[in-house]
Amino acid sequence: MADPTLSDLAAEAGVSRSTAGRAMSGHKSVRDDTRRRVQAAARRIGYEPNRIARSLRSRNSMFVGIIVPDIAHGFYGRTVKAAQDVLEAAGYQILVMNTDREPHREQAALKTLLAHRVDGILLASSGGVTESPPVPTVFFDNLVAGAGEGNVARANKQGMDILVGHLVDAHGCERIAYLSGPPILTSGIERLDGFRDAMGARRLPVVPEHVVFGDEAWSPESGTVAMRDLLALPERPEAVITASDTIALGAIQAVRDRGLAVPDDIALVSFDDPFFGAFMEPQLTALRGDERALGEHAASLVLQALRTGSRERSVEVRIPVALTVRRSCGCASPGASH
Amino acid sequence: MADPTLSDLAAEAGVSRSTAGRAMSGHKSVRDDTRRRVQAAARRIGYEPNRIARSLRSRNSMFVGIIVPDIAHGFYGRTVKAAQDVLEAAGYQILVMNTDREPHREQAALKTLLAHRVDGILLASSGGVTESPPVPTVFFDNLVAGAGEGNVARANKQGMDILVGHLVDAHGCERIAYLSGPPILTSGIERLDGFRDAMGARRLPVVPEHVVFGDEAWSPESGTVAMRDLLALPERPEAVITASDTIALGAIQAVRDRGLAVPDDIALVSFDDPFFGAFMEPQLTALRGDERALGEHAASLVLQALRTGSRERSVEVRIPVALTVRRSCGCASPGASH
DNA sequence: CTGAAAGCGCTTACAG
DNA sequence: CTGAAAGCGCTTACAG
Repeated sequence: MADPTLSDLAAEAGVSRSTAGRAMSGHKSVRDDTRRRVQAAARRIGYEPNRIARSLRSRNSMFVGIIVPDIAHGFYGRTVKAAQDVLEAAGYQILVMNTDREPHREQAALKTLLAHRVDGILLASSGGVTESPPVPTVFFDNLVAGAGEGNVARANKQGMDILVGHLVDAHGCERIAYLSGPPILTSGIERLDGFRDAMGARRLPVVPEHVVFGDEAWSPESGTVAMRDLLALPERPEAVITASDTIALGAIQAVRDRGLAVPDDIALVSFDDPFFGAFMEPQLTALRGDERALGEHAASLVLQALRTGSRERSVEVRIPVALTVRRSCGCASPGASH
Repeated sequence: MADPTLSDLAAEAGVSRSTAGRAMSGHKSVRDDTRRRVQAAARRIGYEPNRIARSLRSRNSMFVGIIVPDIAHGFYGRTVKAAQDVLEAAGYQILVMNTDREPHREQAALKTLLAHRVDGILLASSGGVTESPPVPTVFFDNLVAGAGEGNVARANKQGMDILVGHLVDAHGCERIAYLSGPPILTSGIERLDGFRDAMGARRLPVVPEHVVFGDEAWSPESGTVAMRDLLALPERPEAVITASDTIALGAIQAVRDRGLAVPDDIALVSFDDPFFGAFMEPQLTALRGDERALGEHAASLVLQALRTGSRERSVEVRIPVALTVRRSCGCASPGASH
């Protein structure tokens, strides 16, 4: 019971294999009634073109590889899904590889994808790949300056400015702390720089002890530890900005554990708005990142490189972020957008 | 600059293409020094076997397709990742398709996977596929009784018994409500049945108005609506069980919106323990599902079917669930396990 | 518009 | 243990 092949289809339709093949692949020079006859035959015998054979012969795998730290992580899950929607609509399938943030696994993933002859790559690097792979590549989230056909990330610096701005303008905060991710990859570096710039622009000092670093996974647990350190300081900050929603989760718990409350004793705003931001206590004031736009944009850039075939200089795209004001910053009620 | 092929490798190593191929694919009958010579040559010219050609010729795509409602959803993301780890270790790659719970998209996904000649399938059905596909298939999460080579799901009924049991035994509850998912697929049906059985076994009545149904996505919003309805009842329940963590999120908010508190005014326990369960307010008492075990088990079952080649009768595997006791049930402190 | 033929890059009996 | 040869199921110039 092997799958029917083009030969079977040709026999059933009473045409040559060439014509049968052309009819199935949407080639222009096939008479309309011939095409219909072939398609009817295909339906009759349940013919489905073998994508593997097609790939081998046409030298297009129609696969795009995607490398992320962790597909089970909300941000990457949503980004990948958005990219997948765009790529599938263009006839591509995706091959997703997880690296768990280990550079050597990132290199292994790249090798696997190349063995599968992917036509292009979307890469949220953890530092394992530092130069352009031999196929069109778009870096996203963590960027490799000038590499690949494109770089897509959220507007990290601008985002930090919005967060600092809200705390200062709406709440009159001056002593603002920052719970940072490790400043190793661009997302971590840009947010830290953005925090410093935003503070400096407002003539506010960045107290060294008020910048605390979490772990590589930006985990809730590291947020708890960091916030605990912060609260142990003699001079407690009025507000804290967390570099991610996960860090915020841990930080809020540390505040509660200390018998204090957000936002009454300390205000908190976060980069990244989790899907449950409106269901937390207190509801989280946070920056929406629009992962869908990010994934779609990254996918569009590879598609463009695939279509034009030109390996042009890398373009850099920034996805804007917007503040969702809720309760954790000290605002009275949810609703208003910055 | 096309990739080097087996011919290039053979020339570089000074052997025939047959021997070069055998040396690369780990065939036994190749002299050790020959193999080493070929491997050295491969490294020199950067030869990487073309998986597409290999698949076409050997008639094994080495792909396993995975169909889920939504890869960006925590449960499916973690399950898929666990399955992927097992499958990759066995030399397979995965092809993940999302259906967004639409039956026609599930059918389209299956068709796409078959066109790619996947060797096996892992399927968390939303009802689009009701019989065994033409390749080894393991159903998971939502089952299709007796179909495929395997069925893997959490112990839904047992889980409901644990939840009801805790509310009754530890907290003396009698009027217990249930915020259900739609009882369409096995996960929803089994949990509802499990709730009824658990109540009946304890001689507790199931008040019809105390069973409220959420939407197909088991969304937080539907949890809010359901809980609001519940709280509007003249006879308010002492405790509520939610069919999922997402429903719990919405339900807790509805309680707060009403000016009441969990667990003081109404206790709440949940099926599904989200990664932030310990960071919520109140901390959630919930059933851990061990998605890793689920995904690994499902993957192992397809691998087994792939290895033996026998399409035997379907086996059914249940992944045990365990209660994580925190605060939302009314217990004083986190820690103890049921 | 259609057909005969070559070939994508491998694997795998078949001989030796 | 190694090589020559066939062939997996398509696509795609090349003729007509």
